[in-house]
Amino acid sequence: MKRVVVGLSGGVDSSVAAYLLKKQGYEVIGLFMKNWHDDSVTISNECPWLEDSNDAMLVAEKLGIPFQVVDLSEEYKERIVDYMFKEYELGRTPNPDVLCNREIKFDVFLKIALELGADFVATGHYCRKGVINKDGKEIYQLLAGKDANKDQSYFLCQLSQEQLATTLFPIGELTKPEVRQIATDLDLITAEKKDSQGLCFIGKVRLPEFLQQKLEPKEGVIVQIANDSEIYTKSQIKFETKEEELAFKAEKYQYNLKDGKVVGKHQGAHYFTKGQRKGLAVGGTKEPLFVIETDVKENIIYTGEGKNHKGLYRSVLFVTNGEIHWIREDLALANDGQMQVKARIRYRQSLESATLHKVKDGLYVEFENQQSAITEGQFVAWYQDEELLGSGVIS
RNA sequence: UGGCCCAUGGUGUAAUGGUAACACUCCGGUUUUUGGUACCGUCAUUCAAGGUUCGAGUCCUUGUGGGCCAA
Repeated sequence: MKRVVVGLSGGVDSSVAAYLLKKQGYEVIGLFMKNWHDDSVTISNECPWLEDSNDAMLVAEKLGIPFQVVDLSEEYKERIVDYMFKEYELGRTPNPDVLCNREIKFDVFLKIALELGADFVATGHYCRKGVINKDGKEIYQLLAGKDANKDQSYFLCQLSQEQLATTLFPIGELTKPEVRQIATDLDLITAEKKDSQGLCFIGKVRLPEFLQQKLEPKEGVIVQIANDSEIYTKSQIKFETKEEELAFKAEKYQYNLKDGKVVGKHQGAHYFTKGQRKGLAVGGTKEPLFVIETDVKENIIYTGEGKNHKGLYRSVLFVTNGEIHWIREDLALANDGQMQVKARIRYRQSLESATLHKVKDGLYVEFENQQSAITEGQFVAWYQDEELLGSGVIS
């Protein structure tokens, strides 16, 4: 009998995942990860992890599976929280939950599971694993969850073949309502529990307050750039090569204090991210102001009026060689290689047609349509049909 | 110092003498396993003092604050 360690979060998805594995004949062990216990930074309910671990235990009891709690908060702090501070300090916008999957759930946690003699780990993610045979070798695929509305493949875009090899996604073929129905039929305590939100394990936080643990407030100015600024009308030169064109289109707009007018003050450019509207506290405009660039060196936030402001849009982004990740290593592009894909630059965004262009120093992702608020530090993930082929950090 | 103009929520503006409104901001909520976005909702306004009028943001007087022209 194959042994599976399932990460029970205290939510409905992992509860049902555990049940399905048991029904399929696996020997199932439930393991709850405690990764954060500083409640002072979360909004609302005081002690979420205690309630969650209790629910997880009750579910394990009901299903008749062994249950344990592991404390990975040290690793979580080192690999996720510190990374967050570092990225924000650099003026980039990290995605901690993508890292959490790569570094905690499918690394630290997975290794613990294997030490417990497990053949697989399983989670309650809405995605699926496929296996294909190529040249006599098994290759694993990361496929979107069948519930298009809940598909969480994006958050797993940094997983490797090795990690996928020992992973199961039991609820990937189900929709959320189906999962809830199963939980209800089984009378599981988590059946009606609200979906988790905010930072995985930490929960909803007020970001500026959270970041103030490490990043000091520093007053600076907010500058508004006109939509008809000459910055956007730079004559499009004739490009000698495709790569020149891509480099030109991928380049960020360079703003200067004198390119716009000062419209307000802020308490630290590193608390803001591109595309952000709330928190600027500048009123009196016809349309809302959006952040189009943050300069943490000069501590200036550049904004544009309206969601169609030119400063928000670009069609090409770049990923450096060190930050290109192929789940399908066998499909990795060689230099000068190209590939038609569908891509997204944030969770739950609809997939957009794009072309990958591999060059010497990295990878260009050229979108057919302009994208709003392409943000450094976030992940771009590329797909073909339902399969997530690879991903990278936007630079 | 003479002459002219302006003053409405936190901000920008609207309101033939007849219930003070719209947008943005803030705050709250919904959606969302990141940040962000999107959606919904609440709070909040006539510079001050007099006067005319059944009734004044609107008309008159004075004051205060700001802008412009003249010198």
